Amino acid sequence: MEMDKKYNHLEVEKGKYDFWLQNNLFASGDLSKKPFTIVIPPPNVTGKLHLGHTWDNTIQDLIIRRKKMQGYDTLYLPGMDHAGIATQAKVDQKLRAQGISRYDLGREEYLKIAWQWKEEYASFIRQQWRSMGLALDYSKERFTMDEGLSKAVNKVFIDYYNKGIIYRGKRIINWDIEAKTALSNIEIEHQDVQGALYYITYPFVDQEGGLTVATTRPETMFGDTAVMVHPEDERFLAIQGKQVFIPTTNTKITVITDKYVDKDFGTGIVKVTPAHDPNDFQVGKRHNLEMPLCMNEDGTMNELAGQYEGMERFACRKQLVEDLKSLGLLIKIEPITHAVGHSERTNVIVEPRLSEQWFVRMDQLAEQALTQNTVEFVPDRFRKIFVNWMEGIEDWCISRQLWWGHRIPVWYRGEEIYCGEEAPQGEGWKQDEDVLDTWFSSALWPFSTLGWPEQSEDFKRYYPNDIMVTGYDIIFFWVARMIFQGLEFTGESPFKQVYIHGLIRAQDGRKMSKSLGNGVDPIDVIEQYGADSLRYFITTNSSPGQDLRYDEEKVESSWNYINKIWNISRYVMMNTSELSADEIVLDETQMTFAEQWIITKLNQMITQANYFFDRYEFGEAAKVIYNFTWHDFASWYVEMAKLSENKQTKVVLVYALNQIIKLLHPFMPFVTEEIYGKLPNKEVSIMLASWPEPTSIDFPETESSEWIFELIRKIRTIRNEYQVSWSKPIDLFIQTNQEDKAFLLENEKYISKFLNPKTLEIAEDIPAIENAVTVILPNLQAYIPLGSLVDISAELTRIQDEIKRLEGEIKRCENMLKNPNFMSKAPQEKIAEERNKLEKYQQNLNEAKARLGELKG
RNA sequence: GGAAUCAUAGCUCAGUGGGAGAGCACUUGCUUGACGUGCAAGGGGUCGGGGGUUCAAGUCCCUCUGGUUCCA
Repeated sequence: MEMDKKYNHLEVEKGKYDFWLQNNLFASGDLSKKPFTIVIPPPNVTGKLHLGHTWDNTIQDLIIRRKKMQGYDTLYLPGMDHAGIATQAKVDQKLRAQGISRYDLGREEYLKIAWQWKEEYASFIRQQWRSMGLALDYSKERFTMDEGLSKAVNKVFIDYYNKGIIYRGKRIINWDIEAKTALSNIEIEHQDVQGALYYITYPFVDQEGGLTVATTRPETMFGDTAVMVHPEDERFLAIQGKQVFIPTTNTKITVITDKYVDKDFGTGIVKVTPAHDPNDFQVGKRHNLEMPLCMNEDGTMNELAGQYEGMERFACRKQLVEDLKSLGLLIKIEPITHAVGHSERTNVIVEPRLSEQWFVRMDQLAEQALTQNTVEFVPDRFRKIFVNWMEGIEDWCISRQLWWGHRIPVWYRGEEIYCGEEAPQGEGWKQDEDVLDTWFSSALWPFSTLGWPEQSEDFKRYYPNDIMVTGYDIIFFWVARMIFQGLEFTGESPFKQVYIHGLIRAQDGRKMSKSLGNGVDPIDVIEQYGADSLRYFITTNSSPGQDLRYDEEKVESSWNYINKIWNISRYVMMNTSELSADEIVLDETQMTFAEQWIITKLNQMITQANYFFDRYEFGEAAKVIYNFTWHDFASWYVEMAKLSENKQTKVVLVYALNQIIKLLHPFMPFVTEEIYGKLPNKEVSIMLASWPEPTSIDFPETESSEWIFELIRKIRTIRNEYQVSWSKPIDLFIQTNQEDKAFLLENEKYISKFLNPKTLEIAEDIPAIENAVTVILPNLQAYIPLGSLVDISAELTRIQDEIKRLEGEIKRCENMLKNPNFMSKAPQEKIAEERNKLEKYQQNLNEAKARLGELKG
């Protein structure tokens, strides 16, 4: 079959995905095999996939494709997440551009538009999965708001409600003034901000002067219901119980005492704003204070702020500070840097706000997760991060003031409250307006996608999942929650292992982000270099758990590697086209040294690669395959094979190449499918081929003949040093013992091919040669007479340097072997290894010294 | 404040207790019948500093310095 001279990724990748789909190769369900399951971490249905997804998904696909070839019934289950806030923000934005708000449409109409949006992006995402070559079983595709998954969500909510694990309460939550919804603690990002500590005087009600408090948020003073000092703070004993005015208002509040106060912070007097601060809320509860809100949901001030009503909170702060200054109530402003919570979604500063929300009580669930979890973290260190977080976990705020999502299955009628999937009998029941946190449904993903709560065949067969693959950034958001939900509802951990990878960064090491505009679109990379190059780059350039910098040069070098494989294949096919699949049978009786050696190397490489694959060390696995392919196979074996007309040589060429592309298939599915199809193979697709294992045919003794490569390399070095161009033949005399002479004579053709000699003499005894450069190996000396080119003094130096090096090595070996501790404690193999080395060095040294004597004499 | 992680060639990074590795960059030579996106050969390292464990440490432990990240 003809192959282009150059690898063309566009040609190669075209049509392959359809070929796999048409042959139903992604389908799970072969009941005769052992199941192996990965569910895809569902991407947000808002927006395109980025390189982070490419990394995550490629690892999953790599594991799945290898497992399939190893004979498992693999299920790689696709799906997407409705992504409440993110999607709603996008849909709102689209509507705003048309001049409509969601309130104009009403909930029902709005949701229709949101579903349309979802369909549009879902098809875009599926297109990206195609481009990446993911072996997804589309017959099992799920969406978090599917009927079945919604049923799972309702069941979990209702069960928890009935057990008292879910409750409704008035608490301080993190309020996003832009999205106008509550957020959970982990949706808040703390950023260091340059702020200020304002020292403000609250005037006494019944005497001159006032108290000075320090605050970073002066505008919340309109929600103050007390001023507070430490009960034992001697400075303030006299003012306990006094009344002060909230500045600019006629509101009177009292000085209370509480041990919570830090005497050393600010002035030692603090304001108490129970509705706008979590600590003050606790104080408020202890002291039965009123808890008025002084802001609206959009972050503007309400009527409590008096003249500032309607102002945005920070505009209010600015004006208020100005006014306090002119009233003489502002003592000073002290600049400070402090961590301020920002919404992960909208990046606005979140407002702590008293609000009635739904929560999941975490104490029991966390305890269960800590004691019963069986998930193995890879790498293990991420288990500590999980445990750490679980140990300090707080109740989970799960209600969101959105429309897009799973509506809370709770109905109200007056004071009555009912939790259930359907409204209860009778008139006047109204469903809760809010929806659930998106992660509430994502947490069920490993089992809800398989039909749970039904005891479906899929659930019984594919649950627990075998491995979950995800980034360390969502261990808390997702992995931890899947674990405690899985344990609670299915009685077991949702997957056996979780493989945690890092984050992909821009070339300069910074995070890729929209605001920096340094994101890289995987589709662009795929067009330029092909999905195979991108996949290879992304899975082989970092170690487990470490971040990865995107580096176009490395994608390019991946492309070059594939081009190399392409050209090796091209050569093999040009020379083996007459072979049929049935003829690819290894026959050790027909193998010469070259075949024996490469088969042995291949076996070693397969063993090592499998070792690394099993440990998810894909970079290391790829490295051993790369080194074998490029160096052992292409540079040595293929070159040696060019001299052979034997059929077995051709068989070995095809056999080894086939093993290489099978090992590489999980990394680069497209090009390996293409090559597999051109080689004499029986299966329709490489996906149906069996995964490589070492052969029983093996020749470990060939390793002791590898000195022939060293000999060739050393003589090539001489050619280089003396600038004897390759096309110019050299004379070559090799003196060695009987055994090695026989081996060299047998393999003389390789010496000729690789060294281009004019005369070649191999003998046990070579008469002295004038003006020759010498190459020394144990039991062997090679002379290259270069006549006038030879610089005797340079040659002397070269040999003296070699002697120095050998003496150093010998000393190192001897020191080890002389050390009684080494001899008694080191393993026998290591001792034998050092003895062998010592012997080799000594032989080399003797020969080098002899040659030196000759040259001097 | 607590925790994790990183520090190895000019750059980006691998590295399994037993002689320091890759890609790119650099130097020299090469139309060798698969590949110049290639071939052949080469230069380049106190493995951040200091202690310890071990017969043996880039690798394990402690500590210091510097960077990144997460949690509070």
